[in-house]
Amino acid sequence: MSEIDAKLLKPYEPGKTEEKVYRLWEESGFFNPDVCEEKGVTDKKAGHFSMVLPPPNVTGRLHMGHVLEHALQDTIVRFERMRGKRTLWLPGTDHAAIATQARFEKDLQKAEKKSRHDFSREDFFKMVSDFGLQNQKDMLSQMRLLGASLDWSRLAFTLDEKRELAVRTAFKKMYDEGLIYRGYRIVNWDPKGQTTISDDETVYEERKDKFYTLKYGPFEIGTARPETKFGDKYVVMHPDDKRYKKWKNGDKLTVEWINGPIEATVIKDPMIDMEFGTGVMTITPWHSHEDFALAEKYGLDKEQIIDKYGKLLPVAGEFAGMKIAEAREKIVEKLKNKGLLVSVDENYSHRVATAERTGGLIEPQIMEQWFINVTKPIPSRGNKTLKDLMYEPVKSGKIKVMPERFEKEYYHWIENLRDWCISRQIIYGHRIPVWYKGEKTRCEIDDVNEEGWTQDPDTLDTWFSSGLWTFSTLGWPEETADLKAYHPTSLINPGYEILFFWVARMIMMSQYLLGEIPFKTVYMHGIVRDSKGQKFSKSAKNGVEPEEVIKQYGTDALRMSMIVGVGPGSDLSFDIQKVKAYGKFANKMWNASRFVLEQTEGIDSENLPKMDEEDEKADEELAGLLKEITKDMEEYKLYLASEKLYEYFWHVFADVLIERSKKKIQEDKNADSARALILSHLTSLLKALHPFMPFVTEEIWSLIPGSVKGGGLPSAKLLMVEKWPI
RNA sequence: GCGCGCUUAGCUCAGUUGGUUAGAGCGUCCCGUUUACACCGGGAAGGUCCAGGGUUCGAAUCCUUGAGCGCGCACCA
Repeated sequence: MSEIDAKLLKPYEPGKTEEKVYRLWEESGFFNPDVCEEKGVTDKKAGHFSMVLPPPNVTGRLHMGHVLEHALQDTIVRFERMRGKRTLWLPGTDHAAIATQARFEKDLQKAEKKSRHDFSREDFFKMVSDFGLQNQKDMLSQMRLLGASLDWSRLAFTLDEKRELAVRTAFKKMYDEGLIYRGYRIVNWDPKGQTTISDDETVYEERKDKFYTLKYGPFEIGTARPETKFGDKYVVMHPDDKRYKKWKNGDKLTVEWINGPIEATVIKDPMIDMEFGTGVMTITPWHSHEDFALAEKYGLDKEQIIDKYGKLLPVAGEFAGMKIAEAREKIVEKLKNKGLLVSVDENYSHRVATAERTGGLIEPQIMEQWFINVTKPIPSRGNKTLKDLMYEPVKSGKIKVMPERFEKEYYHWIENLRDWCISRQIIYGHRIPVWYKGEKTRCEIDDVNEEGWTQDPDTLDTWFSSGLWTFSTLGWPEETADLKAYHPTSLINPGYEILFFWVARMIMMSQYLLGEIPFKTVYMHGIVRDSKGQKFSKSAKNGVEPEEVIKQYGTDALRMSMIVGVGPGSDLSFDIQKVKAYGKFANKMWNASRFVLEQTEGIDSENLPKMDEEDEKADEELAGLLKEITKDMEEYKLYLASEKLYEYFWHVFADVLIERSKKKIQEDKNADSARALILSHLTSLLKALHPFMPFVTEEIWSLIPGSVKGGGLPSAKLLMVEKWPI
């Protein structure tokens, strides 16, 4: 044992171990369930466990949030693999369309003072794509650093060839069935990013603005946006409002307005809140979702006031061509001079929509865009709507959501859901598979290369391709063996902030395209914050690089710090002290193992000595604990299982049982019993701890003589494919 | 406005279906170089479990009211 001693005599050094151990795992091929079966590690009749990695955006590098996600998932996957299930954890990355292009454009502007308009579409696409793929490469090596036992042979990318096929197949099916349509509707236009975004990509910000009350003929109306009011020719009030009893729906009157007289029409609609302001408002259907809805309801005229760049159009008269901010004060000045300004409330606080990625102020516009209809009955799905298809599996319990409280948010979201705008005016992404020639339109899976046909210039919302992820990664639309074996997947583990973006869309797409759920359980995790509870962000410069922490304390320690005591859905504050503590734990395991191995040299595990009464009792106690832990793991309560293992290893095994064994061995009283106990404890605990702290446990395992590990399969010398100890 | 979550030791948080003196890590104090480990061991201090009311033999845990903080959603011009 002299060679082993030399290594064991020093404290545990994760830096010298982890890379080497990962290479061993990877070379073994056991990340791939096919290899596990070939080599007899997994029984042919074994049950399946499958999960896709939520594909990180190729916008940069992995951060602490990804570490949390990888730690949780790898722990679960290693557990299931050790239990003998046919286990697939499928890796991939997300092209993330707007996010990646926006990041790239920002860098490009900074470095070269150039924009997308300085390049051809093809060249620009290539540049963003190269940027994304370089990031992807970095991220994949970071995943290895985290010990992720992902099956690299099945690596996928949302914008690779196979996924392109899936996207186009899905698009065409939805198009042919009338679920995808093109039309003029009001959308969220981001003037800064020069693209539309979906409702979910808007972020509301509380802001203080001036609120103006204006004279509109015999009425007084309120607005925070006088610059949109030029064309307002409908004045709306509640049908029950006694103050305006003398006005009837459809009444016409001429009012003096910003640029002269205007013919106004009275509309009576219960959407008006009588309590707010004067109970009267004018509407701007082109630039407000609510006004648009009203205009649709009564078939009213709609007129564009502001262009795509946030500048006023000719309808604004003398203000035409001005930017919104510049025009507002001037318009108010004019109103004042005309005696139309009644009052100004300087302290009006309201919420304005901004674009999640660019921060731009959203300007609603009516534009021709592509949408997914969420309320149309689908004949091929029993006349259910996409809303129904999203709602039902969760409501019925076919899909379990953890923690449960997110179910309510989910239902609520579905209830308020409008048609999903899926077209984007950016270059990086899946181009819409529709071609035009004059008045003719074709949707095709393969490129149309015929004379005169041109493809729609827009690209798809990135979440369209992510929505297909659970099955596009398994080969769909082809009927592959993987698809049959691993879909529906067992589990999905996203952050709760993408419940609507991603989880809902996956359920929708899978239910519609495959007629089955995408996963059985959704385990949502929280956000990793800094030690003060603030969100990590570039601007706050409070980021902590995972690599730095790993270099200092090891991956095992970092992983444990993110798992112990962190329940599903709860945020956690990153705490370097906690990492340090689990680094010490790794060392503790290392040292305890040294002692056990020294004391049990030459013992044959096939013929373990008989244990005395108290040792046998300890042995049973551990068996009981392992049973409990197994149950916790099955319920994905890793935060409990990990804490119990930590507690037991340190404060029972090391503090009590090893200390007791010293005495027995020293006094040579039941010494063999003691040896048997500490050896079997060590091997069981290493196995149970392996999913959580894979590196140190694997390294220790490699130092245990083969005779102790027992017969087993010659290929199964690695702890990662040992049998779970129960 | 509707809905949800959190509030437990100085700090960060556990506490699974209500059950004996409420736990962990870090921090603080005292002691200890016992041959696995000073990245250690032994011990100690430290909590009205946000507040009030209720259910119960028994509540941090269930119900109710309130406060503070946070989050999701919503058409208040």
